[in-house]
Amino acid sequence: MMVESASETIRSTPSSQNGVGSLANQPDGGGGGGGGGREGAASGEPNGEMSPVELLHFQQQQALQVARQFLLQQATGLSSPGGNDAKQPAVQVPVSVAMMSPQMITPQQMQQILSPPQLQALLQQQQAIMLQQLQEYYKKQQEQLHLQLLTQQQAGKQQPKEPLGNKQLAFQQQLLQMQQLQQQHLLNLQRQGLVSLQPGQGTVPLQTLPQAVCPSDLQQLWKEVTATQPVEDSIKQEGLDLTTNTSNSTSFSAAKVSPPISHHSLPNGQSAMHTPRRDSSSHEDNPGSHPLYGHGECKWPGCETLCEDLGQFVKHLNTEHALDDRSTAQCRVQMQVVQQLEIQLAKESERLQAMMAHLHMRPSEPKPFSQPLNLVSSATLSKSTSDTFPDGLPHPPTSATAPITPLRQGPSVISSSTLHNVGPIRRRNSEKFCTPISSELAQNHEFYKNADVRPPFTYASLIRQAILETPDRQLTLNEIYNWFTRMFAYFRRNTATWKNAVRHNLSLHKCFVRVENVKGAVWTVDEHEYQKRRPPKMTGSPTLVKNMISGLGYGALNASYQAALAESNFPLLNSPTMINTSSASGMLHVGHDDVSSTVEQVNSNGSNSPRLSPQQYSHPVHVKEEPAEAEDDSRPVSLMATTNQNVTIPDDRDLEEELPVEDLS
DNA sequence: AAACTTTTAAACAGGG
DNA sequence: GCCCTGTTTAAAAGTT
Repeated sequence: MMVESASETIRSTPSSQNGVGSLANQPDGGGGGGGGGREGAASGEPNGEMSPVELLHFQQQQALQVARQFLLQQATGLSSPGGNDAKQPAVQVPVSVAMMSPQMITPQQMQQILSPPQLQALLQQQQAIMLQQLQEYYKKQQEQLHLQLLTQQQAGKQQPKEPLGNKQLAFQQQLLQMQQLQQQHLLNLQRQGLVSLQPGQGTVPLQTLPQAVCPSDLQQLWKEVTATQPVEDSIKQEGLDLTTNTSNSTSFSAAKVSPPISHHSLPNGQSAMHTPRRDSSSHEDNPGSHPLYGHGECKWPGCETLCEDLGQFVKHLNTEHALDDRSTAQCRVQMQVVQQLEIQLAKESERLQAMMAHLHMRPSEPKPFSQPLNLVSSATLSKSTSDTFPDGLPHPPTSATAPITPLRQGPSVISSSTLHNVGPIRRRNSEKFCTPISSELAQNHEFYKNADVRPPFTYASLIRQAILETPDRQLTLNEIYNWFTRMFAYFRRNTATWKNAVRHNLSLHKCFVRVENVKGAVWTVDEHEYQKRRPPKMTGSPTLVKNMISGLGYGALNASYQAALAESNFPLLNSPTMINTSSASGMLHVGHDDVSSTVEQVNSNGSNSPRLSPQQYSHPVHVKEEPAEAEDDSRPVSLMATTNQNVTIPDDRDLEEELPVEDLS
């Protein structure tokens, strides 16, 4: 007999999450309603005999008029979404003006002429164009590379394999770097505020504007955008050293993000913020310099204010980048950037390894990237603090904070955790409202499996997931353990701790039902109970995005971030590998689905053995690896070993089944 | 600020 | 006695 002494904890329906939705990357307080400019529109034609001054004036007037038109268009476009796509030529005029006006009219003049909103609109228009052009440029580059690759492949068929492999890899590398570059730029732009474009506003001009930028403009633009990061340089300098399987492809982030564990004691990921961006990192290491100061200018994202010396810079830093909403928002964005890069790094490293293994370049190491990633995670189970991810972000962006956070820092593992400790935040966020655990897991299966990163889910949801993944929807305790260790590198350590937590959760939550079996006891999930404990209330995407931004941890970030980006109508997202179009839109779906229906909840339909939503749990069949009966015998161990090394095969299947969305291949 | 949730730690008991 | 499983309690931290 068994006494099911269920500790009836109060299960009052939790309060609803209201969508606050203060988008972090909205660096600007908005506000500013300024009166509209009332200057008389220019009339008349430019005379051939215009003086330079007159010409300038005329151009100003024209720009002004155009700007006004644009604003008008935008106003109407915003109010009538349908009209977005059909824009008259009037909008197209601004393009050229928008692109050239800066040269004809000084920014100051523009500022005087235009009201803030107008300026902003114009700016956005320009940015949109820039983005589009960049995208074009990237596309072409990639096509070229692909072409080259193809050519090489064909040529290679008639040639010995050795050189071919190298060339292929080289091109792959190039491609990869290309994509990373692209993403980097994207992020950079975002960081500098471009992304703060209102979705509506951003799209309108974007879709309607012709591509009127000449290549040279583009190059210039490119330069400007890239000026803040070393990517190109590092690519050139490091060449294609395929022997260092870990860092080459992503050297720009890997090299700089991973080792500096030591200075991650900096708050808010600030160090991470600058490190990957500058080729001047060598300077920054100098004592007496400031990580955000280099080349005589402030390297705060989007700032670039010139400062003569460090003192002045510090002053500038304290005044311009003090702790306020804007700085915080920028920090957030930067964090995302870093996180995204880290995740990307993990994926790309893995891919690289697979490629090299395939090409017999060298014996594949189990998990090459776990090292750099450790930084992300190695937060060992040093207790609650360690695992959290920067979410709530920074407390004070003062360097004093970071060290404080570790409240009960467990053993050693110093810094790595501090990086994440930035904000003592829980990890359940993403699970709660954003990505459903299953899709999150599906998408980042590999990641969690190999990276020592704590999954952003509660024990309860993980346990449930484990159980639901099996055909019979039931697992013994030991099998649950095994699932944890199999699925998450993170749970291969500190077993006593998390196992205790698992047991605790099993006992504590009513949703887990212990069923006496012939062989012992198994645990099942009472979906109804499970759903009861989570409020179905979901607000719209603002909340989603917000939560993504704040709550996204580790892998979740990937999906979430992409979704967020997609939401902001980012054209560059169409990059093939990073986020292919379908996946980008897919992400959106994922997100929205979650919001509206919370896939997990759908499963709770009354029927007894619900076949669960196909999208979600169709795959358990494949999870055969887990012999529902052979308990703790020999199996688990070998399984683990297997999965750890051949990380690829089974997972891909899972992935394919789980989601149409895949960003990892 | 209070209530609630989650995590972690730990004590304890029963069974093999 | 040891280990595993399972239940409880408590405290801390984070969320709503």
